[in-house]
Amino acid sequence: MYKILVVDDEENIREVIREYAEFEGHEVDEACDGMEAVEKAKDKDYDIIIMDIMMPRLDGYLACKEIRKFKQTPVLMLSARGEEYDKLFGFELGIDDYVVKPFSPKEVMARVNAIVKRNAASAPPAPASSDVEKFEGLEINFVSRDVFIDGEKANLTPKEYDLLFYLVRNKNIALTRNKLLEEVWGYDFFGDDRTIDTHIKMLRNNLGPYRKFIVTLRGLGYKFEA
Amino acid sequence: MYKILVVDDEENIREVIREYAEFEGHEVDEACDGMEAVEKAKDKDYDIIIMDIMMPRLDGYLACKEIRKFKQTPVLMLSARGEEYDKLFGFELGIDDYVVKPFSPKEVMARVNAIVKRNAASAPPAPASSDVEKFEGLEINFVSRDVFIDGEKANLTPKEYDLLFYLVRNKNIALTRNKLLEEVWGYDFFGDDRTIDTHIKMLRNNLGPYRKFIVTLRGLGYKFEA
DNA sequence: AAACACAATGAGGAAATTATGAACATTGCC
DNA sequence: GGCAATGTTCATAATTTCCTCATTGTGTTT
Repeated sequence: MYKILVVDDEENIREVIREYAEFEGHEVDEACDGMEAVEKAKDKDYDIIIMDIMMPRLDGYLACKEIRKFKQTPVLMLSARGEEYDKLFGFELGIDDYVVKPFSPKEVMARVNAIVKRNAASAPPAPASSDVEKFEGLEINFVSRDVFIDGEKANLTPKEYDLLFYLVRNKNIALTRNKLLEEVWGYDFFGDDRTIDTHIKMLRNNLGPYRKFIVTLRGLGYKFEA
Repeated sequence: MYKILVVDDEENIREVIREYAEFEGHEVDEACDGMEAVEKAKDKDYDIIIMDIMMPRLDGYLACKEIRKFKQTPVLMLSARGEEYDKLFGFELGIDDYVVKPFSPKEVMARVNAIVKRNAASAPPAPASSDVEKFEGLEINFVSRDVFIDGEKANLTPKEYDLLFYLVRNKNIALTRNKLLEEVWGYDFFGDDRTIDTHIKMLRNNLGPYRKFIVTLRGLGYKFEA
């Protein structure tokens, strides 16, 4: 049984998560915004905090930062897909994972379990995902949103960057086109599958010799293999 | 065989789905609206509920929400194109999937199969199916979709992967050709039996020394024996 | 050992999938 | 509004994979 704090301004979201979590035997507290979340986190030791980003008064980023000042409680972020996708990782917020809306409660709880278990295992919490990744001469800076090919700055369009970002974040994992569409384009994109191919093509062109990292999985999708 | 509840106010829709489902050997109950659906769902444990959104008395959203209060039965939603599309996603009611009308019964049943199977797999709390399996020098990674033969990466075609994955997931179980066709090729495949042999052949070739794990069961089918 | 039933194999055409280029649409900016 | 950059769709080419079928091989039964 975990003690969980759910923070979101929309009641139905809290409701859905609460139901699922309680169904699994956990104890759930709720908060409507960042302020309230900080208060509650101060009072009580939660095993995990599930928090929306966009909230009135104090948003998820800042609330997380605030909480970090006195506790290392793991945080799972809920985010509407969009601009700030990668900001989630860039900084020292110590976010453990994130789920893009619309999520299924099932998925959220699966991640909660994973995080809490992982966290319990390694006493010294060390989330802090790196700000840059390097694969041979391919360097990706998640903070500045830059990509360097053998030291030369590559000129990626936003979509190309998003796609690369997602592929790299999930390197060595087979990703279906659907998954990519859902995660990179968003659940509200009802366009053509081939769109991905086109962006993959352009991305590959831009990666020069390191196009080799993006492998086609026939009948499935793509994978960043490093 | 699944127990399926079909909920729609149009009789021909129910009819079409029923026919297809029964053809596949499933058991089908019907309901005309949300109210009735909730009743029936309360009385009986269905493997899945296929439900229209727009219905008199109680619509699909609310019916789903209602049912969720006492059961976790997976729900597949039928929606007319353009019909409050985003509501499906905006917040999560625990809908497992959706199909846009006009749909083909084939598609519906394909999804039904996917959902029920997925659901059955995750229902037992800890089947703990690992991400990789290793048999001597044969290593299979289900996440990256890689197969290694003594450290060398094997180059399997999609069907070969699928076949191997299914065999391994059901290792030490005798699998008839029919079962294999149904599970790996899909219920809508009406091709030749020998097709399997051919793919087994190629798979064996690709597995090198570990072809030994795939044993022929004369008069029956095949088995992955480890 | 012969006859039989079934499995293994090889090859070619069919089918499915991906890559690519170019047209078209959208967005953001001046 | 017009322009430039980006994103999307679409048609076509290129490639890979799949399936069928005929033939050969192997184990079983009588």
